[in-house]
Amino acid sequence: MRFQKTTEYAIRVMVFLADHMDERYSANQLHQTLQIPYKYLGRLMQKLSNAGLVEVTQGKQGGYRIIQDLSNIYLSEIVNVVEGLADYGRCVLGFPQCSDENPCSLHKIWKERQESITKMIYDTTLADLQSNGSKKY
Amino acid sequence: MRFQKTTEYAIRVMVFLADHMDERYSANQLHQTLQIPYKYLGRLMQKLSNAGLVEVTQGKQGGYRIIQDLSNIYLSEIVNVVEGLADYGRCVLGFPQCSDENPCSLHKIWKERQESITKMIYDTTLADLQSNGSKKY
DNA sequence: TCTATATTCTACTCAGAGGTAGAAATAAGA
DNA sequence: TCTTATTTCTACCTCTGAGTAGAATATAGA
Repeated sequence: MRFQKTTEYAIRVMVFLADHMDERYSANQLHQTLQIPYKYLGRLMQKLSNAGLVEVTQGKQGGYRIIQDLSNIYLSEIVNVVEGLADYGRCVLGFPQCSDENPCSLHKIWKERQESITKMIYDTTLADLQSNGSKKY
Repeated sequence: MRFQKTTEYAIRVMVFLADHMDERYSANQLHQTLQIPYKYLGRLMQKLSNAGLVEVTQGKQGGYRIIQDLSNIYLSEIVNVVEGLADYGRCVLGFPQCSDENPCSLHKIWKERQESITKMIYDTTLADLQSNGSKKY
């Protein structure tokens, strides 16, 4: 029960770029700084740019940066780009129908926890993550 | 961020058998009752029996049942058989070292949630799940 | 002993995650 | 225009999760 590794990479990259708002970073620079496999990172950056989360410059001085307002970029958007958000709205045991009125065995102990996790990813912005002062990317 | 599908199967089977303590069920019966792929279920039952979570009878009237005290079988043991428990003690972004003193970007918003999930699987027994009266397996 | 039914074991397939490699396209600067 | 560095695109690989198929082994009951 974890984010996909690629999602971890994506979050780390976005937080790093959020902390360096005025700078453009090439995939190679990001690779070296964050220890993310270069070619794989390139593909990930394409996904993030296709989704509008980063601005990309092609060519000789190319690279990626964030231009959006950090408080408008939510964790859920990053998670969605990589793995989708289906896991956050589904029954923990996979039943198509599961509710307070028709619960699966784990519903009672899982419901609040799921809501808490879901709230975390939908409510947290890059601005929030920036403000915690972490320098670990 | 979900249990593996096989873990879902395992939990469902164990809860079903917990609710039918006096009966032995063959893999075929479980397959038909719970809509879990037959051959795959057989392999899962082997794992559960190798781990001591179910008692197995071979041969003509063979099958599986739980003989342990339900309040001694924890959700974590079931999760451990299938996917291991590594996810529950690690940094959400995968850093080898992540703590209150040296946190990753998500540490602050993830720590309590992780503890809550971890507590859920380590503290919940089949007896607890039985008592919620669910009949959805 | 034989038959039938069950578990156990082994091997295979496909899809997706994570990753590598190479070619093509883009753009700055000389 | 050419060179260089970058992004973009395409194809390949390995491993694991999920699942199927078949054979071997174990056991009850006739």
